[in-house]
Formats: sequence, structure tokens, C-alpha cells
Amino acid sequence: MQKDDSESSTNFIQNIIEEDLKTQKFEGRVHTRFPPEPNGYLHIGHAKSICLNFGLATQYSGKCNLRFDDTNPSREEEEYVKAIMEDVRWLGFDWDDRLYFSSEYFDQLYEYAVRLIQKGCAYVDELSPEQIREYRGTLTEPGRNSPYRDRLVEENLDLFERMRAGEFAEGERVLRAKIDMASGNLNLRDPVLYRVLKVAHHRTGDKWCIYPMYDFTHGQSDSLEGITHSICTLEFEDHRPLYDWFLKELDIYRPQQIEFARLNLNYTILSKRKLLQLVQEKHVSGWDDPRMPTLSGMRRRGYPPEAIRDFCERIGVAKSNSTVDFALLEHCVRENLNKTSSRVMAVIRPLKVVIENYPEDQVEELIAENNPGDPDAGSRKIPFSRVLYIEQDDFMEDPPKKFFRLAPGREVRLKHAYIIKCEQVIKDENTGEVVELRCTYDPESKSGSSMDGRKVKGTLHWLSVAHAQPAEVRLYNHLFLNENPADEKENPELGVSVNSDSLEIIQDGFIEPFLKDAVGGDRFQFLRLGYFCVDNESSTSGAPVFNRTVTLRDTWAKIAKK
RNA sequence: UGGGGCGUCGUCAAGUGGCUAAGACACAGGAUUUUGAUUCCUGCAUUCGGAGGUUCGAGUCCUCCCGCCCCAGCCA
Repeated sequence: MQKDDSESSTNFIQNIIEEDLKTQKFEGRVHTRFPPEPNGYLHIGHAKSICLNFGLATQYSGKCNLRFDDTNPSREEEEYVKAIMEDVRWLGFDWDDRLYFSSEYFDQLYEYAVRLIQKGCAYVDELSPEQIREYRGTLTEPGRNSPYRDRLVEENLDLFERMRAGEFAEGERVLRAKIDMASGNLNLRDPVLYRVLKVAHHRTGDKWCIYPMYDFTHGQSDSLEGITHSICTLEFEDHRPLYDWFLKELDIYRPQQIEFARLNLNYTILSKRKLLQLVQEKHVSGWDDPRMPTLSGMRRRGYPPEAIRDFCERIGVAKSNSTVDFALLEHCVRENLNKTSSRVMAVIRPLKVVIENYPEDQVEELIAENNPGDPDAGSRKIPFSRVLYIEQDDFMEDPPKKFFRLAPGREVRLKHAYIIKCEQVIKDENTGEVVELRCTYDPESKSGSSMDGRKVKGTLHWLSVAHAQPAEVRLYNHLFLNENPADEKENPELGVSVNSDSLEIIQDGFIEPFLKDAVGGDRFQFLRLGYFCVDNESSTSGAPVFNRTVTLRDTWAKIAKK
């Protein structure tokens, strides 16, 4: 297989696969799987795994399965299954007819367990959970054998069958593998294979009251599906000997487990447990809150799936624990949106401007290009009149040196329109707040006219007051101010560290007339403000609500800070 | 003091003994610009956790040391 891009380098997993292809280890096959547990929503960390697994399959003309690892019914729900499938599809991947559930293998897994018992490799233990822990030993001291370890095969078979029949309460019996209680690898100290769980399963209902553990399920499921490369995260490295042990003892097809480092992103948390906590404690509106690093949150925020895939491509795959800069994700989002979104004007903190020398009842239709970088994007008309809104930030009564927006006596260009000059500042008598600017315009300076060559430093976005439509605009910032919110030592209480400025709702923003009819998911660049999308949840017909996806890069903000 | 991993630029990350250690993001300058956006240039590791050694030649091989991460669920 030739790489289509000779400049890009291969990661260590690709190297392994290419070596396996060369040696015909799996008869030239590449078959991966993405195996989420349906106990939460997918986040950007899962996207890395999805892109890796599905991407490898595509690259090497192989296949990738979607398999729900649903062996613990007490934490799993159908709601999550649906959401996960939606998210994987949205990201742009397709599992065709290869949708699997570990629970489909419960019969087969039970049979495998019986086989191990018959080989003398597994036994039913009746130590309590606490005793099992005690007998396991510690990191530095070996464990001790359970007194029930040497039961006869027949006795184990009978007991295991009775476990399945529901004769024992939770915690009274477990099935354990007989490996090595002195192993330095704790996973090999007679791991539990089956436990009693008198809980209905979202797919198998009440059929079972014993459920296999992850370790006894994952490898066998991979084996049954003919997976070649079983890619998982680093914390499972210690499980690989166990993964291999089961397949060897069972004498069934052996896929190869490969571990890579999970994604960490600064300013965000990527742990299902903590994300669930944010949802449950209502620090966010739900799993799809636009501030969440979940795929559903990013979708609602306006991140294009292409940008997320690009990000996953760029971060690479390796084995060292690392934390990727959030700025890289934002860069990918901007890069995509810059190419694809129409430029429109919106004013979120309006300041009234009256053009004194512009006729009272005149309205002009000005031509505005939709995307300067893309001539095919076309243009639209925008109304210009005597009374306008500009952004409050774009005026300063007493400007610093490098400020080249509007100020008393200064000139700026209004985008697509005329050059105006600030003649007078009107303030509120009581508060002293600037409430209106009286300006004049230069009729010769109209955009597109022969006389528009005159240069001014600043160009502002604006809206005609009579034509502007009101709209709610939501501005988002990092959910956490701390660069490393996952650090328990720094942030023992997660909720407390949530950035109180992570959401700002602007109720009284204004948008161009035609944006009134924008529909959920539509994406735009609000000139000079950032990229925004129409919120799917809160928007109603004719009254769109906009989410700020990401700001534009802002050099001025950096200068102003100094 | 057990077992398993990892240490290359601020952040990711190529590099599989042989030209001056890729690339991206970030950052800093400059040019163009009716978005302080975009685009375009330019700069940004004499050095690869440290110390020895092998070699004509070491980020890559060997030895020792240091640091960081994971494992003691009947979670995945």
C-alpha cells in the first residue's frame, strides 16, 4: 500500500500494520473496531480514537466495526447508544452493517467460561469483595490463593451454572481465572471473569443475572469479529497479557492489541465521569452544551466535523502522555470556516450613529461580497441609511496611540459603504455614557465607485437601524480558566473552577435583515466578530439564536493589552 | 521496595546508526488588505532527560542514573 501523501509521516501503528501486511500476519487484512461503552456521550478524545480506527481501515482498504461494549448494565442506557451512533455518523464515518454489541456474545462467552473451567483454568470463588481485595496483595507484596481455588471441576461447573440460575446474591460468588496470585502484574492475580448483577440489561433484558467483565469480553469479542488490530489506550497495557492469555487458553483466533496515548486538551476536561458531573450538577445545560468538549456540544457550537477530523489528523498518534494546545483545535475550526462561511454583519453591542448630511428618508442598497476569498460565493445587498449602529468597541473618546477606529474628529470606512467622520459625541446627561455619535459621510467615497481610492486606517462593520433585526447571540469562552482543570490537586472541587464568564448571553444584538431566516446549523462569519452558527435548540422560525463558534484572531486585543 | 510504559523546540510530533534534527500550532517581526481577519514572507532546538561507553560516525546501539504516567473495581 502506497501512501498517497509522501510528505506526511506514518505513526507507530501504521508502521506495525505495514509490517504485518508485509509478513502476511493477518493474511493481508486490516480490521479495526471502535468500542465505546454506552454510558455517556462521546467527546473529542473519542474522536481521536474514531478517526484512528476508521481512518486506518480506509487507508489500508480494511474495515472498522462499531461495537458497544455493554457488559455492565448498571451504568449503560439506550439513550447513549443512539447518541453515540449519531455522533460517529456526524463525524463522517460509516460502519455499514457492522454494528455489534458485546452483549450479543453473552451465550458464546458463557460457553468460553465453561471451557476454561473444564480445563481447570477457572474457579468459582466465594470470598467477599473485601476478602478478594485483601487476598490480592499490594503493588509490592504478592497475593494469596483463595481457599476455594482448588475446587474440583465438577463442583465449579455446578456452582457456575447455579450462579447463572440466580441462586446467589450479588457479591456472593464470582468466577475467577486461575493464573498467578504472585504476579507482578495485578491483572494476572486471578482476575474476576463473571460477577452476579441482578440488573436488567438494556438489550438482553432479564435473560442474565451474571455478566462478564471487560477483560473476559473484549479480546474474545475482537476474536469473534476477526479484528486484526485492537487499538486501545495506554492504561490497558497491563491488560494485554490477560487479553492474550484468554485467547491462548481458549485456543481461538488472536488479534493484536496496540495501545496509544489518549488525548488531553488544555482548558478542558475529558473524563466521562467529570463530564457527567458537570451535567448532573448543572454547571452546563446538558451533554450538548456548546461549552462541552462532547461531539454533540461541538456540533451545537458550530465546529464542522471536517475541522475535528483535521485536528485528529494533526495531533498525531504516539505513546507519550501529552496535552494538546486548545489553540490547535481552534486553528482547525477557523481554517475550515474561513474557507466555507459567508461574511455577514451583526452588531452585538450597538452604538447609534447619525449621518447628519445623509438624507432623512433615503435608503441605498449596497453590494456586499459574501466571501472575499471565494468569488463563487457571490454577493448580496445590504441597506444603508441615515441612522446606523456600530460596535461600542469601535469608538473611543480618548483613543490610545495605535487605535485606528472611530474617535472625535477621525475618519473610518464603513465596510461596503462610505467613509464617515465623527463630528460630535452625545452623552447621557446623568451617567456620562456615550449614547450617540453625530457623523458626516463623504458621498464620493462609496465602495466600488471610481472615487473610493481614498485610504483610511480603520474599517468598521455596521447595520442600518431601520432594517436591523434583533437577535440573541451567545458568546462562549473556555469552560475552565485553569489550563489544567483535570488536576485534582489544583481543583479538588470541579464545579467551583468553572469559568463564570464561559457563557455570555446578548439578548439585544442585531443582525442583517436576511439572517432572520437563517436555520439551525447555518454558519456565518460575523465580520470582525467571529464565526457564528444558528443554535439548533433555541432558535425558532424567524428568530434565530446565534452561538459564537470561535472568535477571529485578534491582533488588536493583544496590542490593547499592553 | 513489584509490574507495565514514556522522556526530541512553549505545545503536539517526525526521525528505524550517515547530508546543516521534518512539519504543524503557538510566539515574534515584516508585506499586502475596504475584516487589526485571510494571504504572503522571515525568525524560532550547534541539540534530542543526564552521565559514561561502542563506532570513522549516535536522537537512534550498550550501561548506569534522573524524572513523569498507569496498575491493588465483583468499572471500562
